[in-house]
Amino acid sequence: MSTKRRVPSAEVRAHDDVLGYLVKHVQLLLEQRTDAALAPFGVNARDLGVLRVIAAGRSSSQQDVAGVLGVDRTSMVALLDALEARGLVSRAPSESDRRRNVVVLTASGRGLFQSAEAAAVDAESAFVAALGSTGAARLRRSLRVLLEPETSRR
Amino acid sequence: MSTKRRVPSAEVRAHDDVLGYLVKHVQLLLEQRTDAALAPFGVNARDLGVLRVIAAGRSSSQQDVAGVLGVDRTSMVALLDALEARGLVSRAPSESDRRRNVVVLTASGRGLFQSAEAAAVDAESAFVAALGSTGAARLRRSLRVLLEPETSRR
DNA sequence: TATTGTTATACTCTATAACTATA
DNA sequence: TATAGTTATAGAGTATAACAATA
Repeated sequence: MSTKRRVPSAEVRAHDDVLGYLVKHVQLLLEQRTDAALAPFGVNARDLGVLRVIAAGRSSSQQDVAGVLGVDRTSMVALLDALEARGLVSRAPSESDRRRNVVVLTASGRGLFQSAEAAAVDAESAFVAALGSTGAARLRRSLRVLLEPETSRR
Repeated sequence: MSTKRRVPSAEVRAHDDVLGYLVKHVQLLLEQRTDAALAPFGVNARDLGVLRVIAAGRSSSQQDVAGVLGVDRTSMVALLDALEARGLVSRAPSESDRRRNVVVLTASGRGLFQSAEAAAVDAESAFVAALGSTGAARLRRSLRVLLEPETSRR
């Protein structure tokens, strides 16, 4: 690094050596596959994410759900409006703090979630099949490690 | 997979077990880090991607560049407008086909690209440092594998 | 005063259609 | 006719500011 060198065009990184390119395009492709698998259920990957958080935690407020998914609380309003209009979730003011809306799955929402989640899991498995089961597990672990500093620093 | 099982709420996948969640948030975090590293140069990750493709290939048309990056040709117009206004790239009609614009880096563009690319490489390295060098290489390889079916099918 | 949900607004990114000039 | 670049437009997704109800 002490000598200045010319960098001829032959030494420019190929676009598919750039981590940002790889991650972005994998993300787009996976979302596309997942949305296709979810289309029969009338939801997309974002909707399923919301349903999953509500299904996992009990008595979550809208802000709790938004926080877990990393979406703005103002965006959560429209997401829930759509899911509530379809009868998949219901909102009710919390008894302990009436500013908060407790969001829960309806019976219909629970049923749709289980079916759609199964389809999403299958789509993910198909997507990572070429890596083998150990390779897929390693990928998941690596990605979690990359997010860890972020989550532990907050 | 042959037996139907109940999935009570305790067994709902945690959001950070969902590959789509992991990939999306890693993508957002990496882009944020890269953009921060590139800010002193007045470009973002997208701009650098465009400059990189132009720097790597010789005599690329706007559509060639757009195709490599997977962006629409109509989006490429505005991207190049901004880079050209700053004197980093230049457009000229191809001599063999005057419908096409051959896009090249100016001397100023080449200089900025080399500095900004070095900063981007450093940001990437810092981002994946926790994986170790073999882990980072394995991640890159896995991501490339996931994109392969897509690129070979086209 | 501060917080939750809400609305309005704006800004970015992306996708589609139509125009022009060239082929 | 078909293609490259361009423009206009509309649709998502996201972010900020301000408001009402509640704490």
